[in-house]
Amino acid sequence: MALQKIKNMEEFAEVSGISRPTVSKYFHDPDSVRKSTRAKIEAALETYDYRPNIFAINQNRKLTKTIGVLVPYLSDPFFAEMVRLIERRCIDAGFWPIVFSAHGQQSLENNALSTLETLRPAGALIAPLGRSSDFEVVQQFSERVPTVVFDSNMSVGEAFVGSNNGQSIPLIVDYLCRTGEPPCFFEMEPVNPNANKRRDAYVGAMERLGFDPHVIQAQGGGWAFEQIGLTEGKRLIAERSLPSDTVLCSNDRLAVGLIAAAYEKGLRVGHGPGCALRIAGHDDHPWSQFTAPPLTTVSQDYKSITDRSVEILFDLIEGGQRPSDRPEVLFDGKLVLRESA
Amino acid sequence: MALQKIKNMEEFAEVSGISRPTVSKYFHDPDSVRKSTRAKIEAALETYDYRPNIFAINQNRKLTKTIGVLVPYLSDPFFAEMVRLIERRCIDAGFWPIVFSAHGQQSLENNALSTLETLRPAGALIAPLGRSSDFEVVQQFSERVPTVVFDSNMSVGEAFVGSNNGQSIPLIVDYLCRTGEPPCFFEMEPVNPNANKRRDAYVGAMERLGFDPHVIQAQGGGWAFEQIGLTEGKRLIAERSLPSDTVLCSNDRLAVGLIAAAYEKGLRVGHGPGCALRIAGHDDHPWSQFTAPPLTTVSQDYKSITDRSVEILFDLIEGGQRPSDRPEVLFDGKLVLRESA
DNA sequence: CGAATTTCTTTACGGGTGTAAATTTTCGGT
DNA sequence: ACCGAAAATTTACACCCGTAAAGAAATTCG
Repeated sequence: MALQKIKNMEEFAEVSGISRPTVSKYFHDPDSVRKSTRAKIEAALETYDYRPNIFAINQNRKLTKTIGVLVPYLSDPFFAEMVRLIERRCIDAGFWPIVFSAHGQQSLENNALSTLETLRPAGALIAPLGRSSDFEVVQQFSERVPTVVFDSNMSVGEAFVGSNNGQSIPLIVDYLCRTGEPPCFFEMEPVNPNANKRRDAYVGAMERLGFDPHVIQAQGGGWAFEQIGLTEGKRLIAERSLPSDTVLCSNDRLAVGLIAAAYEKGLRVGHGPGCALRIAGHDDHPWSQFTAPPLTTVSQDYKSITDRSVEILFDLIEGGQRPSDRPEVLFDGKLVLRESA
Repeated sequence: MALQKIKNMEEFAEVSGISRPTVSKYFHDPDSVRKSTRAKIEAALETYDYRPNIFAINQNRKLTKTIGVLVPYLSDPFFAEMVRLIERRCIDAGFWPIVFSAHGQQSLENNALSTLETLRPAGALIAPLGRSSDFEVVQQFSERVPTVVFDSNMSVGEAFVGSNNGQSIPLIVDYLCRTGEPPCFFEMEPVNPNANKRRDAYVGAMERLGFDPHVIQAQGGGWAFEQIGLTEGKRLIAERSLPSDTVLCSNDRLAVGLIAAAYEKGLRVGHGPGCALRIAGHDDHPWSQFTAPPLTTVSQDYKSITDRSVEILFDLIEGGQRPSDRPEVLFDGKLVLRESA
């Protein structure tokens, strides 16, 4: 195939019979050159397989084709799935997504932002850690890089895209109240604004329906949500201190742990006869349909959230200017009824 | 903090009172300059926060500090966890890991390798798709970039690090035979060499113990293992075509699906009285301890596999030469006894 | 204290590409 | 065939850092 090794654009320009600046223009945008020129270049490409050196490219461009993506915890399938969707969209648009995970730690989040900035990305899509974020660092980053925040709403960046907890939580509270005992709310120490919003939405929804809200906060921090749900769940069940036989968990991963706890303690989970505990979650995690029993939950609109985030970012990048207001786009959740509640 | 914006190393050298080449040397290796010089530079770093431009750095170095990491499916928590451990080790060693996922598709794997190569990485750690990999492409990549293969053993790269399926499978087969009815083996269409090795190890182990092996192959490909386990599990249970009340699954994700299927069909899973089905897995996936009942499985030694892979790669990079043989390092699994079998 | 050694400074070039300006070629339409 | 517009070419400089060579300064050691 490769008759000759092509070292750089100079050499490639020579074998393709086109001048280097024009070749450069072609790689920047194939449609920006004449059809006949494009054909020549692409013919040469077939024969000589050459790709511009990424480092040299990005050294001069004020606007690279890099998009930074930062999530708090990539091992969480929710974020893994979000990242998967984001990556796909970026690649299709000719951008080069580069993914960082904070692994739940502030220091790593700071590190990632710092590294990311040296890459001079065209823009960034970040889901901050939230409460454990170093606000100053995130804010300064977002001032220097066009940034869209998703999932966890810190007041930084040019826009926020996420779930409408004010809609989704009442949706499931309403369902649970209609079909059985009003739920208590099982949460962890809140790691991000979503957690607080969900709790507040729960309290509000219960009050509107004329019920007493009961919030149970599990001890223990970190991102091992299932473990917390399991440990605290076992304790609560053993102590018989659950104020209701219906538990709405702040998120699905917590619910997964609670279901495991219920199993261990011999409590049958579900809404049928003979069931002792109804458990519901929030997010529709990828594995929520495989719990035993399958988890009733509210879905987050993964596709819309990622699509819209990317879209807004691309508008920012292409528009070149930052909007004066900071739009917050919230997508509604949908009730996902399964066996657990 | 930043009294003045530092654009490049030139400016930073000026404010730190050290010449640019020495500063460059410092960033390459802080120990290569005199203590007093290092102190001056680090004092300036505290005040002016500057980081060398990654693109410019890598443009000239024959050996970049980039390590490419490629996994077949990042949304799989097994790989997410592996990546987490690898990233950590690379960063600690002063390297810059950059993660790619093939998302289960050959085209994306090829793409990732191609992009990766333009980054001129010092080395790569890859877990290939396996059967759906484009062998030619992977091989050619590994000839140009020092590559360590992990998890899925394709005959490419300088070394392989993975699990000793020949030890782990007999371990659990032995346990299952000792404590109840000998297991049948539940697998999917094999996506990589591990799947085949595990099946063969199962057959061998059963024969050594004097039992008839029974392999059940689920229909359906792709990486939605749980879904396959659920769908096929329901079918098998409904048709009463499981040849044994003990099922050893080729991996935990399949087992998760099968547990869900058993639940839906009203079969109690576990090894106690009143249980109709024993289910075991392989890998000790991060969420296997949270199934209901918790999954009995064989652990893969995540930490050792990633540590050793990284170690071998660093030796390769530092040694500069490639070993004549191609070492294959296999780590033993450990039995993880829980409730499901 | 002086010599040998280490380390730093100065100077200069190179890497592969972006990009601007001036000029020439090509193309489409009359 | 001609003319204006569009596109390509030539030339030149920029980006930021690695790195080499030669000389100057600082450190170490006898």
